[in-house]
This record gives sequence, C-alpha cells and structure tokens, in this order.
Amino acid sequence: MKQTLTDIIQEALKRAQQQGALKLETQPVITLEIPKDKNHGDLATTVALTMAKAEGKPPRKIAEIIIANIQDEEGIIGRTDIAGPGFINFVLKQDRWRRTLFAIDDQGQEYGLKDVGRGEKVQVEFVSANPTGPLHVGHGRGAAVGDALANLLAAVGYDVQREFYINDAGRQVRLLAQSLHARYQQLLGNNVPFPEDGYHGEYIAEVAQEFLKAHGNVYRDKPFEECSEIFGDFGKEAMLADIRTDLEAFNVRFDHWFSEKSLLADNSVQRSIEELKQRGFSYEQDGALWLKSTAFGDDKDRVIVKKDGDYTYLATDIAYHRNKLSRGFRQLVNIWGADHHGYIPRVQAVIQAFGHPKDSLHVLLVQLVSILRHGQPVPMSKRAGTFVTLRDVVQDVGADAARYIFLTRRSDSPLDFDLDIAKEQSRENPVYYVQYAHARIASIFREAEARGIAVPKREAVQLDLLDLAEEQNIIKALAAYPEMIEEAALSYEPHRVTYYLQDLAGMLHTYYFKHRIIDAENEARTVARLFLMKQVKTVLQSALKLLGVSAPEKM
RNA sequence: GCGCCCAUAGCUCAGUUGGAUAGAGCACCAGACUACGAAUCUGGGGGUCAGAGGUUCGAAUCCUCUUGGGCGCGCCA
Repeated sequence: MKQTLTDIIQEALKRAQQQGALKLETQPVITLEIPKDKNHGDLATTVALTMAKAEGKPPRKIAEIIIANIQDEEGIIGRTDIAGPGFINFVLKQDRWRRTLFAIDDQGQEYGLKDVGRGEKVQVEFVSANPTGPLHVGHGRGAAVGDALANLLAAVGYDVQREFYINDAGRQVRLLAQSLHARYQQLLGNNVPFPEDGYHGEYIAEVAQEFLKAHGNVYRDKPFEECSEIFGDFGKEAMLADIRTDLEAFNVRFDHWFSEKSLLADNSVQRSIEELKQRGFSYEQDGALWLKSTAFGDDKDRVIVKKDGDYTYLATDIAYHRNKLSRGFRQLVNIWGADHHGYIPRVQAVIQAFGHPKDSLHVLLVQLVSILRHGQPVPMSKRAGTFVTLRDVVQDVGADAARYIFLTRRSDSPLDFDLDIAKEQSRENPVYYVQYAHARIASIFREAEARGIAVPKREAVQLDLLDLAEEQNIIKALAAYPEMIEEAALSYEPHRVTYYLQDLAGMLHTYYFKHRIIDAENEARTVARLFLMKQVKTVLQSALKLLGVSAPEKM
C-alpha cells in the first residue's frame, strides 16, 4: 500500500519538474506514515516540508504543486488534503483497503512475506552457551530473540543460518573436567578437594554418576592430569546433550553447531593470525602478540597470544569470525548478553582488519532477565549455582508463554519475568490474550459449521458490507502487517511483532464483543464477516509462527 | 577515572527512525453475560517525556552539559 502511493508521488514530482514548477535538485526521500489521528487520513507524507528549503518555496505551496500533478490511474486515492504546515494527507478508497482481504485469502501463510533479502545469506549466531552447565533464563531470552529474528529475516527473503558456537576449548572445559573428576572421586570414597573456581551445581554430581556408570571405577585414584581429557569430553558431551534437549523443548533448532576446538585442530587460528600479520594489524610487544584494534576505534590494542604462548579468547574469536566471513554471509548477527558490550569494538576491529565493512557484523545485546515469583525477585547467583534454568521455566509456564514474554520488551531493555503472570489466564498475560483471539475465531468457525455455514469463498463475498469502524480498523491493521514484518526484520527488533499482535488481538476482541459475526437474519453479512475473520486468523497465525509460538484452535 | 546503554502516567513498558493533541497494559474508580468462548469488553481520572541549553518550519527522538541508575574497562573466558 505504501509502495503504490510512494510511486504515485514520485511520478507527480517528476511531472512537476518537467513543467518547471519544481527544481528537484536533490531527490527528496518520500516517507509515508500512518497518522496517529484518524482525521489526518490513512497515510500522510511530509515531503513538502522536507523540500521547502531546497525549493525556496513555502511547504504548503509545494504540497499544492504535488497534488496538482498526481495522476491516480488505478483510482486508489479517495481524497487528498493539505494540513498544518504542509502535510499531505491521503484518504484511500475503502475498496482499496478491503481488497487486502482478497490478497490474504490468496496468499494464506505467504501473506506478508517479502523478498528484500533477495536470497542473500545471513547468519544469526545466538545462545552459544558454554557447555559447562544448564541453560539459564538469560540464554532463554537470547534463544527467543535469536530464533524470532532468524524467522523474520527469512520472512523478508534472506537465506538464514542459525548457528551455535560451542566454547569447547580453554579454561571452562578444563574446570568442568576438574569438577567432574573431583565429584567422581568423592563418589568412590576419595575425599579429594574440589577445585576452587569449579562448578558447584548439583548437575555435576549427576554427571559424575553417569560417568561412574559408563566407566566404572577405572579412574579411581588416577591423578587428574592423566585423565583430564576423558573427563572433559564426557562432561562436555553430557552438557551439550542437555543444552540440545532444553532448546528442543523450547522449539529452537540450530542449522549448525560450530566447535571452537575445531579452529585449533585445523590450524585456522594460526592461519588467521598469519593473515593479520600480513595485513599489518598485529605486532609484537612485551613478548606478546597484539591486535591493533585501535586502528578501528577500539580503546586499546588487545592481546592475541600471551607471553607464555597461549592464545587468548580473542585469538579463537578472530579465527571464528574469519571463518564466518569466508562462508559468504552478507550480514552477520551476533546475539550477546549485554555484559559483553565492551567486546564489540574489538570484534568489529577484527572484521575490518580482514577487509570487511564494520557493519557487516551487527551485535544485538540482550539485557538481563530477573525472575519474579509471587511478585518477589528470585535470587540468582552463578557462583553459588542458584540460577533459574530455562528448563525450570519451560516446565513451569510452557514454551509458548516463555518465548512470548521474552519478546515483550526491546532486547536492549531489562526484563522482569513474573512466573505467576506467565501462568495466569487473563488480560495481564499477553500470550493468552493473543492466543485467545485466535482460538476465539476458531470457535466461531466451529459454530458456523454447526449451523451449516461453510467457510466463505472469495467469489461469494461482498466486501462493501464490511463498513463498520471496527471492521475498517482491523482491515487497516491487516494491511500494515507486511510493512511491520519488514521493519522488524531490518531493524532487528522482533519485539515489534508482539506489540502488533496485541494490537490486532485487541481489535478482534472489541469487534467480537460489539458485533455478532454470525447473523441468521443476514446471510450476506455473515459471509463477509466470516471472510474477515478468516484473514485475521491467518495473520495471527503467521505472526505467532514468526515468534515460535503456537496458535491453538482451542484453549 | 574512561567507555557503552538507559531515564516517558503510581507500576511495567511502547512510541512508525525528526512530524500534527505523547500511547498501551497493570493498578484505581464506575459499568457489561438469557450472547458465535466474560481467558473478553465499555467508560473515567492520571504527563514539565530526569533537568538545562542548542540544531529547525517541527524534538520524547539529533548535539552538548548536568543529575541519577545499569554494565564494561585482565597477557580471564
């Protein structure tokens, strides 16, 4: 809808220029928006205001020129007004809006999909939790955001890959192995000391039990250094299996699991460091090797290889991002916990050091989640091992509610997750509110069927019977759906979908309450209204699907 | 100390990328089932958009400063 009108205005500008009425030395950007106030029409543009200075004419005068040059061949514009300082307000013909319903009916679940991505490859890397313990709610939020964003990008035509980066090299895995080894010895009656920074969680003892079952007491009394690898591998595999299970239960699936260790095994860390040297973005100093990240705006340069010859975390990250770039992605998106924000400049420096534009990597930060129970925050401490796991939450409130609630805030903003509200079946719980709208429509169709009324075919529908204000509102919301998808995808803001859904669901509830869909006295109207309901149901379903939330027929 | 993010109704948050009279939900008050699902709906009050300057036709939105919060600043990961 916006696009069509933009083209019409574009044509009008061109015509005005040919007549000499406008100079158009610089091409103005035509933005159309849906005014908040209904008195300002269906769509409004501010071009006349933005052009005023360059043209040296008062904006209202420019607006007049534009309007005079508009040729509306398809006949979609009902009225144009100049308002205020120079807004041009368009009222579209009712019929134009209503035809959206036919489009939805034709396209079904395809409605709203676009191809702005043109099949280009993008990657979303998210969760990427250390395989040293269960996923907690923060990971859950990252998973919900990443998965929804990936869905959105796919919906606008990108070829999306979802990737999980496994931090299976380095200190954490060693600590995991040590912790596991200690618990194992304790199970066998050896009172060995537990590593100081070890993982204290209950789950380690459980894994130790599994280890005992698998290997018996073969490693009893064996010093850790002689068997660190087997404990590390066992622990890592057990944790990864748990992570996969939890993600599965949360309806998140990855296309690719990428191992950090593999970067060391195939020498790509070495090779990337070599390449950095050749490109002149690393240097040696104080016995260490440094990345010249200040060349790209970082506060200070960063160590890649330590004095003792070990790689830093950044070293594998350099190799990892080089690997990502080599896979031909047009755009990389990393979803990180907000506490890692200080890391962004150096990774963007890496990207640039390899000759790619800074913005080929976009880091989306996800803020903290606090869990509330009975209105009180549940204390969480990673050190003490008392964090609320994703599994707990999913078992408690269900995957749908959890996913939806994780997406009810901008990812940038901290989130209070109230377990009681998430279970509540009321207006306060947004996921029920939206799902109920869908179930309600399903119920109407069940009722219609019981009365022998079939789901209407478009040929049988008289759209002009949909003339109530509530019906107009709904139709306009449905027409705005494709633009919402595109904006949410391109701005990496999946939360817009939840707001849209709540809006649409609200309109549906209002309409439902005020008017009867099935009217035994008026068959034609019943058919038209059922047709409208069918399209609302389709859009609710597709939007929920983008969020990875189910659209139930009954609740 | 330096850097990043943030400050919008009593509370939790949106705000169409600089547009017209700043919006929802909760809470509070008053109402609606002989009804296709009341898990719903209708109405009401409630604001110096933290503060002060600036940019311009126009600012919650952009710039500077101040105040108040969160996070990050290791040859840890």
